Amino acid sequence: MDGQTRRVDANEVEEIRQLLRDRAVRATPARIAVLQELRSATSPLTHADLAEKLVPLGFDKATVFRNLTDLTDAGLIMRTELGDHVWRFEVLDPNNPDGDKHPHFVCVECGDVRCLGDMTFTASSQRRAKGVGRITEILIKGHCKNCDTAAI
Amino acid sequence: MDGQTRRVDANEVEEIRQLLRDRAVRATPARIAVLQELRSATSPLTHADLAEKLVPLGFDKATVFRNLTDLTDAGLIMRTELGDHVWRFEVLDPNNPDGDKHPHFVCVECGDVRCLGDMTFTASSQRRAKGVGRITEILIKGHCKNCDTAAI
DNA sequence: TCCATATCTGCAATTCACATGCAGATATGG
DNA sequence: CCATATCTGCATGTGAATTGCAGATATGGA
Repeated sequence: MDGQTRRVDANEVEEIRQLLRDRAVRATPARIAVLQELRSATSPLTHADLAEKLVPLGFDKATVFRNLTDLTDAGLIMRTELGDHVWRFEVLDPNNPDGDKHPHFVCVECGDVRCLGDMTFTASSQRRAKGVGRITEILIKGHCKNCDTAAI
Repeated sequence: MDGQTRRVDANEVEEIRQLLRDRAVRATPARIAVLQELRSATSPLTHADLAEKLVPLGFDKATVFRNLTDLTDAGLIMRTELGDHVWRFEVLDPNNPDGDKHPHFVCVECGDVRCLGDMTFTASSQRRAKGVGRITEILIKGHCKNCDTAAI
């Protein structure tokens, strides 16, 4: 099918448009472009990464930035900090609303994020944590196997 | 003993001076002051925290900052990024270099940071984590007691 | 004990990621 | 197709982190 690629793209735009509507966020070209870029990325992108691609297309840096914030607030993408003072963004699984309390492992080198659904603190640690506050996110940073061996 | 406090302080300065010498870092008043502040702190301090205390004593912001970097390079203190784009520093146990990876609790509302030295994952979880990569930091985000009750 | 000098400090200015004010443009519900 | 709430582009602002440079100082050796 020679129409395959075109049809998939059209579907994707419509799908994104629907995602945005569902979250009560207007489906503007800039937002669709941002989401498309993030979807096609294999690792989290910085604002600079996105700006580099989108500014030449006529989108403004500030708009890209505001959209990243908006989309984060809307729960469509997530924002992580790897330790170099630059936010990185990646798409969130729309079926898995951010209610995922499981820990995430973030590789500070490649930015890869992995869900650690089965990790738990000891009972006493959990009690200790309750005394401190209401936990919403557990983030484990480190160097993933890939990057660590690659560094040798 | 009324001399107790004074003697302890004098000892501390000498101890710090020795630590610095051991690492081939000059023992300047600014560095000693920085280390003293970090030692007496119960949670990681930002550069701003330290500047607030040390600038009135005559030390320059830039100097404090450079010293924090120098001391980090020398392995005397560690620098962490807790997700709000601000470096935080805390003393490292000189006997246990890069050893204690205690979790940090960060309040996403007020930014308050607390060290959770006694929290640990279950044994199986730790094994699981080892399979993913080399962990360097454990971050627990949430709403601290203060903010949570204040929000009601 | 004092000196030479490698290193540090203070000050000012700069970089960089991120944020915002505002006037004009546009997506959306009716 | 229109009214308007929302978004965008442009310019400018903010605050943390960094740097250049001239003068000060800690340190090892005479």
